[in-house]
Amino acid sequence: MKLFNTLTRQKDEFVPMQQGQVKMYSCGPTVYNYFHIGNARPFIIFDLLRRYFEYRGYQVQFVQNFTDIDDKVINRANEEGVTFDVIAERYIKEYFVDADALGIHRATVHPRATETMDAIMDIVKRLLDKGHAYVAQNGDVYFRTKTFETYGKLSHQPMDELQAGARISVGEIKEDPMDFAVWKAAKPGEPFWEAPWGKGRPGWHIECSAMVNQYLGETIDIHSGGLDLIFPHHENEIAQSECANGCDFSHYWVHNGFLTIDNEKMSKSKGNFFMVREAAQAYGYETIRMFMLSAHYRSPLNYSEESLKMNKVSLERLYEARNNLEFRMEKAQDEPMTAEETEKYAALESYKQKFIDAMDDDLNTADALSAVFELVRDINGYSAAHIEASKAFLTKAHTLFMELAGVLGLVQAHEEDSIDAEIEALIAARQQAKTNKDFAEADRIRDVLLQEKGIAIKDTRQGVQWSRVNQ
RNA sequence: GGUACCAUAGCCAAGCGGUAAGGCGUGGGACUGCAACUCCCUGAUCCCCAGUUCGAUUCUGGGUGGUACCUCCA
Repeated sequence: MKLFNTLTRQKDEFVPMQQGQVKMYSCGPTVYNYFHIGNARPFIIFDLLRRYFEYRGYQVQFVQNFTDIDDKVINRANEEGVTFDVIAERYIKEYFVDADALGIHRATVHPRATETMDAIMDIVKRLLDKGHAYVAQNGDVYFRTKTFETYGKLSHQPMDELQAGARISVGEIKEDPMDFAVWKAAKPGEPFWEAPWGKGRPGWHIECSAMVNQYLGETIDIHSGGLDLIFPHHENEIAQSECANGCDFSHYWVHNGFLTIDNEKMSKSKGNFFMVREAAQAYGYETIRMFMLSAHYRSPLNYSEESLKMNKVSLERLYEARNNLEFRMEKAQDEPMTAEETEKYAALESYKQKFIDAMDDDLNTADALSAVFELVRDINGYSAAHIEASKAFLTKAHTLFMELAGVLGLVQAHEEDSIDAEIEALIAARQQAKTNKDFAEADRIRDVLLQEKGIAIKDTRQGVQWSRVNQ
């Protein structure tokens, strides 16, 4: 499998440290609000990467953190007049509401900064001991950037250029403008932890370094996150971890591209900033997932109503394929596959290879999706032309389709597969009306079922097929 | 100013040396009592100009037009 590695700026063949195992870490949310539609992209993409590794037989240790102590969390808490942990607790819970609905599997571990304080202090201490960090007059602890020669290797920016662009704040207490905080001295009224060098709380970058250490070790295979985190966040993580541990931090760095809204950068001032659950209300969670997979993860992706509508319809085509297959399986004769079916099935499996080839090529989901659609078209065409298709064949086709859709986390919703007696009676009454050639009555009942019961009726050669219309 | 990325049909979007996947939409047709679903047919001088090459959407250079990052924003 090939992955685009920000460190080398090219697609590198993925070689894990230990055969068959992947250690990956992904930057998770700061929990001060529901997560927005832009946050959803990395969560979905890196969940997909993790799933795909698992599909290919890797054992994956996947860690995604919660930043639960931070300026934004504190501000939010102050606004509401509660302690910061109330805010964090609430939005961690809400994160899972959205993430679960998006089909994002739980990480192996979801550590929180406040629960990793020992590891954080340990790494700060080691940086201080080695002279890679220093305590400033006000009690802040800063990383001495000059002591890390390869600083800038991830963002590929030379140090002096970075300095030229750096904003130097008034009343500078740092030795060098490029130095960054690994520990922030306690301010009045803010939560703090007791450390040997003084009271305070961890800087943002240090928590990720510490969590990687604690849960995955000194070196990991893959570190992922949004494009914007490359500098300074990931650059700083590298500096801290490599200085503290004296070895490589992560072999591969994977970054997703940004999401724009109607071709504009998402921002609060433009008012184009909204939560994933708001979008889900309009189009469904799985449509959002489909949308995220419709383009390559490193490309910029534009969110628009039109785009979401298109993806919703595309997804429905996939659901239709599954429903039709299941209906046919139920009606089919329980016979073994014919020679023709065996041959056909072998042909269908070529789409699986296309799917894998696409995913192996730096997670080309658009291409993988096209393989799924081609599979669907082929299955539909064959089963339409072969009313006598065997249950065995239909079942294998169904399994293949669900396998590929499952890797992408799509077509995962299950409708209730039973209908109440009233609906059953209406369907029967419509059939009777049709037999009597009373089409007006038959259409009336079909309309009642659709409008009032949310049941769509299809007349097929195998009988009446119904499905629930999603609201 | 520094560092990158992108420009493919009405829309979304793969491909990246041998004249273009897939989805949505449009217009035909088949199936249906009608419909729905499904199937078949329907669509591209690949931003412009040079260059390299037997051959370029695909490589190089130059335009033009977008976008992102450069201290806490995924």
